[in-house]
Amino acid sequence: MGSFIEKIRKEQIVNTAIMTIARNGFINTSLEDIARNAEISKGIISYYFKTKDTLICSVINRIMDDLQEEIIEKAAVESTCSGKIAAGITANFDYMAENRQAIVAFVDLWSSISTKDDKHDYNSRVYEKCIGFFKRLIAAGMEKGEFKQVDSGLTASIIQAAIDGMMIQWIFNEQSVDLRRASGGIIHMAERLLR
Amino acid sequence: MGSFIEKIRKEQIVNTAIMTIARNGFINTSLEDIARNAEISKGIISYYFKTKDTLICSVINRIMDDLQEEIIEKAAVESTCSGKIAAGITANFDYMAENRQAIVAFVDLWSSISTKDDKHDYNSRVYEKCIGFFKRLIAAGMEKGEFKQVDSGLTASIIQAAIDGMMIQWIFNEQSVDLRRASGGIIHMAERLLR
DNA sequence: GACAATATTGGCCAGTCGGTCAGATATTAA
DNA sequence: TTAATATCTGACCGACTGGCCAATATTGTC
Repeated sequence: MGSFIEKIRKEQIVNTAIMTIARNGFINTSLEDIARNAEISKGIISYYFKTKDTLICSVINRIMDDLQEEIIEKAAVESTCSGKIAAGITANFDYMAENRQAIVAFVDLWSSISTKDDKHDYNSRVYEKCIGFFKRLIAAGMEKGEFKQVDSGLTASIIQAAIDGMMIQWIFNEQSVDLRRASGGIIHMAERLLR
Repeated sequence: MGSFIEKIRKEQIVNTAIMTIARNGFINTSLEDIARNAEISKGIISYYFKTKDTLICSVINRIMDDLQEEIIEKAAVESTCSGKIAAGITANFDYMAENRQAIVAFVDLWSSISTKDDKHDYNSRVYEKCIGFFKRLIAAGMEKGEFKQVDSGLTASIIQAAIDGMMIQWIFNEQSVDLRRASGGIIHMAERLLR
């Protein structure tokens, strides 16, 4: 358990799943499709992922973790709360720009989960992690006097909502959204809400 | 063609489809499920909707049209651009509160469309209608001197993004979002961006 | 009441998919 | 070397689905 081969095989399968789902949509993606694209046999997927749901969860976790990591990393080099928030917003859009396939797959899977009770709270927990990032920074900024007094939960929720909503617009029509300007616009919005 | 029975049958099928998809998710919803819930035979669905895709498009259009109608209606009674924008935002959240099933189904179907090329521009056109509503009001408000000079497209895009993002948070965790406060928060955000 | 048009039923079929499994092959341990 | 374990394959199966259609029922028209 936890062998080297296991690790790279799982990664290979998850990566191919992302690519395939991004290209054809979750509904049109069978385990056989993923196996074919990964140039492995279908059975090996079941060997490493008990069910298709398990694989899908791994895909979602993988994307969320990657994004989260990048956000935290880029926020760390900033000193002010305002700077950290801006860096967090920027990190979201940078990740989008560099991983369109992953985002397309993510949005596709996202909604297919929204009705499954067992995954419901799993996902809301994930969400809380994203919003929590902004909420803590807002609270810290208020304490330091960097920000004016606001409802930190609501404000964080709105910032995250704007990011997600913009992501969806960009998924549906890549040309209609200039990621750099969108990122700047939301950073500006956050500033206006907090100062 | 266009008979009375056709109209109510189609409506009945679409309504039942919304209910069923909201309950079980699109992936787990077969034509037979919808027929059973509507207490009609499976064949009659194919009779009125040539393919499953046709039905799904009707569902999406139905929800979009309902929402759009309510937005325009509520904005019409306001006189200022600021008032119209606030009314438009409120209308979104009112509709959500009163039609949770429709929104759940909508989000579920939304992504299942995002990868189909033929439906891609259809959906971006729909999106443009939503954002266009805000964009025109912002432009009008700037002309009247009600608002300061901003990028109307970007600002409209951000407002719509915040609404959609909040909708998703609410879909995933109904308890985590207070729709009334969220609505107020986004109206306030719009004011801050425009004044 | 006869007759066409419309509306409705439910069974059928071909195709697809997720998951299983017996067995082949490769790797490791003893 | 050999035994044991891990990895991998591809065929197979039961379940399900969308679309089709022949048959039946209902409605409207003269």
